[in-house]
Amino acid sequence: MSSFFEKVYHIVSQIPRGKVATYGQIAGILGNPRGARTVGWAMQAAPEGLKLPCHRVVNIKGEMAPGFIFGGRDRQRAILEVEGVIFNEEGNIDMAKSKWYPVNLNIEE
DNA sequence: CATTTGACTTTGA
DNA sequence: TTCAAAGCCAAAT
Repeated sequence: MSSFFEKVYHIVSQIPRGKVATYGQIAGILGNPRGARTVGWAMQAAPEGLKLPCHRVVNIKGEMAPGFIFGGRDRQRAILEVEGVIFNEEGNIDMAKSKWYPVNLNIEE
């Protein structure tokens, strides 16, 4: 526990269906507003065994790594769309409606 | 122990 | 307002 990764995994796993969180926001919850990169780092090392909804974790632009995801941003968009996430005309996530607001997070330190 | 990298963010022009 | 470059944190090598 205590590790940045652990917290990231925990928070990501707490993301409700139909909502998405940004790296910067998660990083801010962890106490590092500038550690957005580290969040992505955790995702990179995120074991599939945790079933982390990494597709619900996107950057501030509403996009994510096209080459590191299941098969492309189009694929992810379909998944998020099914999850209930709202998309805009630009093909990006509507952060104004689908952004996740963390409330009760049990982060073990 | 020091250096590089990385699924980002913010600031500058 | 849009495009481009620098910066910061933590883990991996």
